[in-house]
Amino acid sequence: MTAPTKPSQPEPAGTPAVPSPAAAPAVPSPASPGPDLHSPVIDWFDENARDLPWRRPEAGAWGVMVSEFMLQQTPVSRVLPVYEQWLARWPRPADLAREAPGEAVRAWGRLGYPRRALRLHGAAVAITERHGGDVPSDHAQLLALPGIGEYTAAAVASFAYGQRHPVLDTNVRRVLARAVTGVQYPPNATTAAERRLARALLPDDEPTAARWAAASMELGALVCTAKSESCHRCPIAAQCAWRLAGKPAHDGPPRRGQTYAGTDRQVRGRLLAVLREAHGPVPQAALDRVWHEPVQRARALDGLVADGLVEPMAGGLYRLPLT
DNA sequence: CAATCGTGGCC
DNA sequence: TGGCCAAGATT
Repeated sequence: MTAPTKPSQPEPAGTPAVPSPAAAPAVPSPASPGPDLHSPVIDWFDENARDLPWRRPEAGAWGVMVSEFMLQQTPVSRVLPVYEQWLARWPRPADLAREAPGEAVRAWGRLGYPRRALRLHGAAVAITERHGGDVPSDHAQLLALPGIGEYTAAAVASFAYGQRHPVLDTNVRRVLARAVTGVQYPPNATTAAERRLARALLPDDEPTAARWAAASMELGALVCTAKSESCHRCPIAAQCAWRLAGKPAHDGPPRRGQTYAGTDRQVRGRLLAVLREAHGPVPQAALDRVWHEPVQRARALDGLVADGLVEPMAGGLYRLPLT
């Protein structure tokens, strides 16, 4: 296996650390609760990391950013082919920025949550206008882009620029919940306590912190998974609080599920699928065929228009947005 | 803070 | 078969 790439570009930093929020005294005193987790996890990562295209040096910050958008709630296996096509077609932010937003929605294909495509396009426009076409390395500037929240800003800054940020995604949250807190699952919504813990566990030096971020995430994705976790392959099984406690079942409030069948989301999905596959305006009648119930159908279409995913035209025609 | 927002694969 | 889950963001 190829060694997972190191953070590529040096990037003349000089970025003055944002005035640190006069933080609450995080966690006990030493920033190291219990035995060291970093070395085993990072060593494991060196041996077991997947060779994903966005981890290769040639991906650059734009590749990392595109992958992060696509990976928001969508599995790696489905992202791979779309990622490759996307980068081949729009190798730089400015290339995407020139396109109609509807082209981004079409190229997004069946990745789901198509608003992400619109936001990625919007981010490309903003990067072109405000940052000279280069993905910013500053966390606050990343956070200001459409579609980028706390997680994605930290991920891009860390993976693309090698910076030191807590990268708290669903994988890392689960790993920390188990290994450190001793429970099976993290809370439904990210809590301040989780952020404090992630911050406290961050290695001091930048390169190691960036490596830890990628490694702990990969551990959650490959070994410490939501369902059938593989403790026998886990590099920190011996120190895992949850395992040492006998792997008690989740108690707390039920983890909220996702319903889909019969929802507006399903209707929206069908409507957009028709528009994606059509290369030109689509008559209302064609859209009417995707769902029998007229009230819900109309509401779904209105929603898509309101979201900017669909553009109504004169004469009862609809198309993906040109502007 | 909770609801909303797609899609498909897996056990 | 169907609930659960997948590198979240936004309102």
